[in-house]
Amino acid sequence: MSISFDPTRPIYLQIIEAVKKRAVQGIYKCAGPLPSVREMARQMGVNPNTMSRAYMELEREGFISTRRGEGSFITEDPQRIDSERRQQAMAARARFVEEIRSLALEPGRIDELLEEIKDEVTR
Amino acid sequence: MSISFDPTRPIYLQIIEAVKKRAVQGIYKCAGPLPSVREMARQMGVNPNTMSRAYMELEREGFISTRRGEGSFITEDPQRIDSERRQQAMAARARFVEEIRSLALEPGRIDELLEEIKDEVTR
DNA sequence: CATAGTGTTCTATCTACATAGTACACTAAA
DNA sequence: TTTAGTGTACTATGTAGATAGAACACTATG
Repeated sequence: MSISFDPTRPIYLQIIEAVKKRAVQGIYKCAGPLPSVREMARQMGVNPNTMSRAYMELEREGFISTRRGEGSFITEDPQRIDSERRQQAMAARARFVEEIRSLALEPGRIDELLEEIKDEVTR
Repeated sequence: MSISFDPTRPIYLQIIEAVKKRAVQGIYKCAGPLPSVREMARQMGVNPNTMSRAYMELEREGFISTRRGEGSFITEDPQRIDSERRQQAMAARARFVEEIRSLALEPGRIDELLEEIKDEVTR
């Protein structure tokens, strides 16, 4: 459950991404509760203030809703989750295409790479 | 020529990546000169101190060599460049595979995505 | 030699990020 | 009502990144 953070990027941004990813994967259910700020901070090994910042930003984006004294909950809109999944898939594709183009690989090498991906991803 | 930096990551790290990318693409030739610290800083719109930090790190990694009073030069070892290319390709593949897996897409959607990539990247 | 253009070093300042600690406001449940 | 568990707010501290500005050391060139 613990996370290894990229030290070159703000932790609170990486927390936001992790929460969205878990919602997309179904680890956190639509409209379901999230761990409390303090509990999630303990789990991820960060300061509660940092976790609070991440939750506040997630709420600002409408991805979660928090009710004082009750806790935080994933959005009740299932389309919001699915939209996030599609968005992430498109972003991943765009990033990858840009990276490959910038490497000026030979066409044969590109085909190899795509085959390797197909094997790995469907395994 | 100007670069748009990701505000969530240190500029000097993004400069390092940009220089390596340009060397891989052949924009900067093996053993060839780089723009001076001040000139490159002007081109990229950053402070010369920030550019100097990027150049110092690139030298520490052995990717460039700098000679006081003369300038900075890409490594003379062509294998160093090619190694960088292969390394970046492998890293891009690994990142993409991990991203796709984490999205829990349906197999059909994965095939679509790979087809789209094949089309885009060979276009 | 003088000059211009290199890389390098240093101090100072500003901002964002992360942490520690404390306190407060609200809700649910005993 | 009391208690425990929520989210929220605040001050303080430390660190890293980026900038500004100045100065220094070296090299090539005229």
